[in-house]
Amino acid sequence: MAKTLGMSRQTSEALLYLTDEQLRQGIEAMFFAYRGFTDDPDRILEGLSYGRAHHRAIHFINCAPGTTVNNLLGILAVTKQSLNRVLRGLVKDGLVEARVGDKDRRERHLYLTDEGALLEQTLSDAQRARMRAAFRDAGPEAVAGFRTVLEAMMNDDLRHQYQSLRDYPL
Amino acid sequence: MAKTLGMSRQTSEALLYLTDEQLRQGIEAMFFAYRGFTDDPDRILEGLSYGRAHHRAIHFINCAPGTTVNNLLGILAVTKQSLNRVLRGLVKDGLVEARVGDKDRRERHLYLTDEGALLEQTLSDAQRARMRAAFRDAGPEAVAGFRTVLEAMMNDDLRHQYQSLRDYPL
DNA sequence: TTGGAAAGTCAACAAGACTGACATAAACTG
DNA sequence: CAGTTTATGTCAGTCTTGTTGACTTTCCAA
Repeated sequence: MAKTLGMSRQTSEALLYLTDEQLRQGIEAMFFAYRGFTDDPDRILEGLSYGRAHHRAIHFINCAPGTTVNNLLGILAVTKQSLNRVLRGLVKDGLVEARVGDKDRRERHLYLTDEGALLEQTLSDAQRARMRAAFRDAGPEAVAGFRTVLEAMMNDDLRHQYQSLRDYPL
Repeated sequence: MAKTLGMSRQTSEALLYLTDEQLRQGIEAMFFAYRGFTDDPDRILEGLSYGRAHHRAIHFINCAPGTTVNNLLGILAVTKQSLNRVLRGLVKDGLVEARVGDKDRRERHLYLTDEGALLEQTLSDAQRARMRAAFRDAGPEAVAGFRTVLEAMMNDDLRHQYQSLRDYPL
């Protein structure tokens, strides 16, 4: 292969993990693993007339209580109309409470009700159980690498939002 | 916290990466990274009246040329009606060819046409570019860990399919 | 105070999943 | 050879979740 001409043996060895074949395996691993990742919550949601979109909303409301619809929109990267349908159902069923903002009365601040928090627990218990098993099997070094690669794969704006999740004012 | 009573200092330190907070961060990393993962191909597909479903079909046909419809069904884990709609479009547009099987003439063996292979290249180039950048930034050890954790997260049957992809008889 | 921007809601539509029923052809089996 | 199973394709209908467009309410600034 002509393209290896001029590369030192060390260089080509060091870059072995960047071959197209390696990348393809990474892509497929991502595809199959994401299915495993969503499987358990999906199964729980199945009988409840809710879907993955509801799970996502509940997850991030739980994680940043009092968040506004607009903020959630940024995190989930869907249109406000799409999110609104989901929220409407959750509010109607008493899983989410939408309080009108004190300072800005256009805003709705979102909170899980007790019932909502219960469902969140159920869903995230299932998802965490699989993640915990995977983490335990893989060991701490692998987990660190997993996180490093995933963060490098995010869009810059997404990474920013991901990192700021923990800073949300409560 | 009472639950740490009786645990040696070493044990609790060794398991620090399994805390609920760590798991939650893993879950969110997975969510945001998967968005980055699908973003580039999605954008390319946008103007072409194809969607992510077409991308997946094209990817796996490229990767296992001559695969049957049934085999693809197992990999993608969708119904035949769903896959059929996608394949019909791809065949009609001349991106995929469905040849009647030699041994078993009930089977259709799927191949990309030149045009199909071209689109596949375009899509996977975009997806690989991001993966390559992430792998390069993260380094080989992190990549190994990434793969280890993802494989541990798959369902058993999925992992089996994932690992057998490379063994598909051509 | 009025006009624009921002937050949220309602309605209609599209993609892509699903189920169920059925058709056809080929392979297999007794 | 008759009957069954398998592989595939198709039609019709539903569900979830995304989209755009049009609208209200509220806030803010010229």
